[in-house]
Amino acid sequence: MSKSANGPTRQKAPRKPRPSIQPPLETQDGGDPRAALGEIIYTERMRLGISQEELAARAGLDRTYVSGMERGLRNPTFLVLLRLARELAIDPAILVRIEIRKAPTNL
Amino acid sequence: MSKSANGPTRQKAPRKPRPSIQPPLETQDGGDPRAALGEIIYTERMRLGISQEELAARAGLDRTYVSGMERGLRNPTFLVLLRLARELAIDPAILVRIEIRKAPTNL
DNA sequence: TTGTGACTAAGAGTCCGTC
DNA sequence: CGACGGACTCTTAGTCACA
Repeated sequence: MSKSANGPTRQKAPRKPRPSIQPPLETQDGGDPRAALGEIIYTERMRLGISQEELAARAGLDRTYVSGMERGLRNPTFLVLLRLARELAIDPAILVRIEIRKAPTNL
Repeated sequence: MSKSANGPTRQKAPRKPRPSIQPPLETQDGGDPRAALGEIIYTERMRLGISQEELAARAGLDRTYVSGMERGLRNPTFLVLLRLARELAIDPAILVRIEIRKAPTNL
């Protein structure tokens, strides 16, 4: 049945998979920066009085993706942030106007 | 394989492999926004007088990753942008202070 | 000290459908 | 209209060896 019985053979290069996870970031009030971003997007979208679907269409994104961002479940890329800001008619800076701090451990 | 076959060998149209068809974005001068970001990172890093390696270490990133961003080859995520801004001791807004416009199609 | 190609795991982003 | 989930493809995160 099992075959692994002989030779040392292949031990697939132990190329470091993903050992280190970067220190997490949080907002000043201990929240998730993604959630803060979501609130900003929601607020700005409401200001334009358009639906998620409409914003998604304008920005060339998927409707469910915009939904996910507003709920703080997504971590969009630089290019997507720019695209969003553009369609929301705001300066990209507004989307990242988030006060953050280091570790979540203790302080 | 069940699947009534007779017709053209049309392979069951399995999925719609949408290869990301997002409309491209460019800076006002027709450049790549990622390159603009890279310049900003470079400038700010120089201001601190530190090496890519040093910045990478502080931000918990890999040296070659920082290198890639400065050369405009990477499209970092929101969280990476935040982490970078924090270590560069600048407001995240500075990293996205980029004037952009739509597509390169025709104008 | 930095550039670059190659690589794997994870997640970004899309599309379907349901509530 | 929007939340949410599944399944999917392509890109990014993150690392290394070597130029």
